[in-house]
Amino acid sequence: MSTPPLRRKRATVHDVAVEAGVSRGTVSRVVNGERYVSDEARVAIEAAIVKVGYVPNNAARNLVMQRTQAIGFIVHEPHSLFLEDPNIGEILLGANTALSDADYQMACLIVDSERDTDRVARYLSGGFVDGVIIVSARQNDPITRVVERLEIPAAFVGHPPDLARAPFVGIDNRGSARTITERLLGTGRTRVGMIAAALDRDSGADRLAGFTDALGSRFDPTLVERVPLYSYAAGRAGMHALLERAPDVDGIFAASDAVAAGVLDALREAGRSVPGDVGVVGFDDSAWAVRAQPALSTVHQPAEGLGRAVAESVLSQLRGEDQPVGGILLETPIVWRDSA
Amino acid sequence: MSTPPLRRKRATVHDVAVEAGVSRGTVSRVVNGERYVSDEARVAIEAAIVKVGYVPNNAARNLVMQRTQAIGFIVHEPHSLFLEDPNIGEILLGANTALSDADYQMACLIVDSERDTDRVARYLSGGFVDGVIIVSARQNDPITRVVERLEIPAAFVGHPPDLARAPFVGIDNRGSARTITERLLGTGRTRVGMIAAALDRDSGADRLAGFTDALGSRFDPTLVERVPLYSYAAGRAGMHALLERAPDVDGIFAASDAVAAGVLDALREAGRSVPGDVGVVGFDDSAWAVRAQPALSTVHQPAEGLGRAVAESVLSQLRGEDQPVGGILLETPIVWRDSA
DNA sequence: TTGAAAGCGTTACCAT
DNA sequence: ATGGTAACGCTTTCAA
Repeated sequence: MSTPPLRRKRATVHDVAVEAGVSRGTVSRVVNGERYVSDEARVAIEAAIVKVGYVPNNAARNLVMQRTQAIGFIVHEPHSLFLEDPNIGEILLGANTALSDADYQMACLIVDSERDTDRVARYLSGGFVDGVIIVSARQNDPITRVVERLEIPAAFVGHPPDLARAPFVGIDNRGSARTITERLLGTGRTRVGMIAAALDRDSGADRLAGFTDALGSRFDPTLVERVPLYSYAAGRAGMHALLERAPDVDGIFAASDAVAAGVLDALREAGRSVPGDVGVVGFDDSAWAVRAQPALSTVHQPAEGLGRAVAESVLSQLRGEDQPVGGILLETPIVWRDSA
Repeated sequence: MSTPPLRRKRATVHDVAVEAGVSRGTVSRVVNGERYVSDEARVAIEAAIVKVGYVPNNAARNLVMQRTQAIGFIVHEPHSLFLEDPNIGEILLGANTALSDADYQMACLIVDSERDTDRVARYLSGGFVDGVIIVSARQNDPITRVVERLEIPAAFVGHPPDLARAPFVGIDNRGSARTITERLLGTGRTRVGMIAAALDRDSGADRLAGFTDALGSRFDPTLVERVPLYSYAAGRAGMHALLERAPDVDGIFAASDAVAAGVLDALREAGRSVPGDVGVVGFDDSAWAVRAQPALSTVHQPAEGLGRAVAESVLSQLRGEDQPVGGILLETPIVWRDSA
């Protein structure tokens, strides 16, 4: 009559092997679903596993397999914007879903300062992750360079400006911007401007390019106001500035829904009606869009899908599969509501 | 003349030991900052570490130390609400910051379905985390029970209804609700109602209780409308229903800012002015609050601080320190804006 | 103060 | 198909 231990130690491969009367090697083969195990052994082992309540020890497995089973999710944004930008949250969620389905852990790293950059660079160099997802890389981003030098499997959301052949998933910012601008033009507006944001990022620059494309010869540079961030505040300030310069605008393409929300408020403050006096369109189809007064006509950005897709890309690289050159572009339907 | 390897293997304690002319044990002692190492040895080892570029291997360390160096962050919410509720994002951010400062990884697990519950329960039982942070636990939550049974270090955001003495950090929902309701009453309103949400959660129930406290004998049950979620849509529908039943309300305490935003729109749709016809106050001081028209008077919830604090609580348990009984309550200043 | 050696729980190789 | 054995990189006794 032995005293049962208070808290049973976790069962190991060894325990399972003893219970099933086989060797540890065979147990390992069954656990990892390899071939060359007799049905007899497999059945016995499977029974033993449930009997002793075996759960593999990740640390041990990772140690011998020389991997970490973790993927870094790097966001290069100020903390506040991380929260304000609904896309990032959704991308994170999508990536997390795909990753945890594949039994990977997501290590979320937010780069906000110089110090963060160093920390993340060290983290990456330390081999704490098997791969990395990078959201909103900037031109000449130190993180991007570390990743490149390390030759660690990586995938970007949005095309990193520096790395020509890096795997990425994104949307056709330029094409979508062009399409929605044309749509806005189609409502009969003649003085259509843009609040362009984040021009140091590919998405920002591409949206402006698409806007220019749509306008063609009608393009008037004085009708575009440049603001630094995709934010409500920037949109509001930008619209006020534009109104000052060009009181006759009758249409606005805002670089994002958050910007558009700011535009709407600025317009209201200036006594302009929407869509009566001026039509406004946004970009993202985020929570801002439905919440706005009036609800925003905008470009739908499949944020969660983007997250899932980047994750899949990294996972696929980890499996050693070839990557599609030129990245993956997801669809961006236009959703037309009341603001234009 | 030996060929240099293309990609240098990662240096190990062994390499450092050889380089410094000491044993692996001593290297380990230096790396972990233990006593009983001669200055001579320490200096030599530190030099060797930078020379060979040594970075500790976490898997190996975790294996021998029987820990994972990961903390689970469990959110029991539908995916969509995870995004809509700005608090959760901030809490997550705060927790992530504290955790990564302590060299812990955060494993974010979202429980949305029955299936997720099982998956998370397995994950926890599998010993994949050293501790766990739980956000928005419900009454009779299976996850909570797993955590309890496993006796794994845990801390809650908000007081879990079932676990009397579980460490938690939160705010005084009842007191805050009472305070802001009194403030609203102080503006001279006589028919003050509430859109109460999420009554299956402590926060929801407590906010209603605080409201009731404030009203005292003036409390009129027909003026409270119950809605399931802290969401914009629920708030809007709830307000419409309440207006139907009690067209004479002149004040509303909405259970959250998102709810309040819905209330505001419902009021506008019903042709009521705010704060003219009816004064509205919310709860959270989230992005919704400033964005609303008019800007919301509300209770400030220190979301990021909550995240940091729960993380610290788990970390402290891991260090074996005593826990303050009764949990930690953070301050919730009232911010008074234009909606009342 | 230090070194030697014994694990931690796996997987992987090599015979059989 | 299976067992034995050697890593994987680290911490932690135990002697010295």
